[in-house]
Amino acid sequence: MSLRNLLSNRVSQAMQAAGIPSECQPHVAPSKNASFGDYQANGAMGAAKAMKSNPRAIAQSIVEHLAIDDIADKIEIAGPGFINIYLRNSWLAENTQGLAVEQGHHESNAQQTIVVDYSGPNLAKEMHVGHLRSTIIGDAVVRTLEYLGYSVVRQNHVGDWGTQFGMLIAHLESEMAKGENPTLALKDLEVFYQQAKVRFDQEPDFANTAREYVVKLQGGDEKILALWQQFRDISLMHSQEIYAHLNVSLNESHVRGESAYNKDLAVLVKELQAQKLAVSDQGAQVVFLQELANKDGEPSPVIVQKADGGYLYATTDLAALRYRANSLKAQRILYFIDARQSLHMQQVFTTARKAGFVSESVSLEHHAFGTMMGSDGKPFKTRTGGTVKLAALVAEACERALATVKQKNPALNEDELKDVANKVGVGAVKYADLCKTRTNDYVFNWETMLSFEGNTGPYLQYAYTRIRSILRKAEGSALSGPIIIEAEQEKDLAIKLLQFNDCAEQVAAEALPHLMCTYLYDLASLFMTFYEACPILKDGVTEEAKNSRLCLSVKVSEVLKTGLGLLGIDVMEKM
RNA sequence: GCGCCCGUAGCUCAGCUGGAUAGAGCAACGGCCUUCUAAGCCGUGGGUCGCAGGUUCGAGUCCUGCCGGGCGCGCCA
Repeated sequence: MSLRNLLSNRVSQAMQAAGIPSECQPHVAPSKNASFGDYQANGAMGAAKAMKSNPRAIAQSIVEHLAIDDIADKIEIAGPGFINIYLRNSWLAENTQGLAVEQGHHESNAQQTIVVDYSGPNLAKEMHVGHLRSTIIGDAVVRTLEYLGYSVVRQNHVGDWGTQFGMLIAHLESEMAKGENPTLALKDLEVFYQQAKVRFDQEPDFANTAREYVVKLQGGDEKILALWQQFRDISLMHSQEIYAHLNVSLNESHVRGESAYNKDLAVLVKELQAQKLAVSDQGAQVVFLQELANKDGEPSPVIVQKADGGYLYATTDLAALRYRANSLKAQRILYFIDARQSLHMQQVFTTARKAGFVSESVSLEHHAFGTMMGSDGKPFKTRTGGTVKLAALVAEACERALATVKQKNPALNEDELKDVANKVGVGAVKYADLCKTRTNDYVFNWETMLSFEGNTGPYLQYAYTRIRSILRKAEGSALSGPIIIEAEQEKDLAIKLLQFNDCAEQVAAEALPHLMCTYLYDLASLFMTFYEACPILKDGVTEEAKNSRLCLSVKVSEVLKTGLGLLGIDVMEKM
């Protein structure tokens, strides 16, 4: 039970007992200002409006029916009808001590299957910054959902099908004919793609072979399929290397690419036609959606089959959606895809619902995100205007981190240094992305993310190592408390700790990892304040205070580690 | 033209589903290291929340209209 839910329930019960209609919400939230208590319930005003009554009288009535003495030691009514709740230190101490965040909870959530579609790189090319946000944000949400106990199915909808593969495997074949090792030939996918493209544009024979191979590939020709498989395997290996380096939880078993739906497409279009949803228009098969019509009443067209018989990504996405709902039995399907595809996603969702591919009870959610911008306010590119490869980005982050860490802490040996630099570099890149509101564009800046100051990944990692350092020094002391809360800083810290589950639940419900970032930064800041104000191992601290503060520190370290873990960011003992 | 997203301190961003006096970080300025890691802490200055109306006890948040920016809108993915 989360703190907010607990208080909400108590206030709801009081509202019910006070005869307030059940549709009125308690509106319990942490108070912004310390003079308004720790939590406030603002439901009295809304209830007063609904009941056409006096809000202060309603608040008074709620307070009279409120059974909360165990949790709170003071309740007051203020302003037009705010109910301010002051939490009891002894209750906070006891519950903080019992806080267990390292194992998941909510067994009942396991019954709900949630499919998450994220990353989805195009296997024809190397992964670039355009794939970063989907990969990182999706992974953070996936980890949070799993932490809360949901049955999560990852789906990496890779681009492993389409006309460009004819060109690529034709080029691969000729390279292999020259005795080239395929793994070596595909060492740099970007270069390989360029070479194939040049030949396609300049050599008519090659272009013909490429087109022929597309047809053969789709026709299931064994020799061509084998070549395609080889290309696909090597390209997937490249992606997997990036995932490993970025500490992303995706592996080969999560890959279900466009090719997996190839055989479903013709059937799917036939079904849409049979339902009279897809109709012939200028030679193409089109679904017209009145639901998404413009002001003039013109329906929104979705092409599911081209005039030449080929299929499009809407068709594949529909097939994937049906697979996820029917075969994977998803109750929620989350898509982490660029905001520019909002219309497309809406079209796919609407079509799928109309065609009965998914029932109304399944929640279809497109969690869009903005573009990564350079400091010039334009999409992030290299100095020469090229696409920034993900591998290069991660490498540079770790290099920059290495230089800084080396300078900050010369005491680390080579192995420690390398490990710390990797975790700091990767953490910095991920945190910088995750801490911004998902829906907005965001400005990429090396200095900001690696400045090691303020709301950054390294600051949080540092906060963790600092606590770990204290705990090492306290070896032999009791780390189990009991926790005693006296100082204001201890109380603030305890309340924050007890809000961790609220935060995780909100991240899971709204797919907004930046809420976790804000939470962890607040927690780390509160710890630093506590650390300055409340000595732990210094002379003159009583044994009781020392044990209590050590226990509090242990809890903070556990929450930081778990919370950063949900973001896909590692911590370390020293830095 | 239509649709979606955005506009908050000099810069980068929060603002918890309408709540009390709009908050952080960076940058600027002033304090705190023989000190549990100063990658830190404490403090100061900095705002017509794009503009104008509306809804109500109460609006950065909801509605309408403008201004400004980004993106999308039938055979690419």
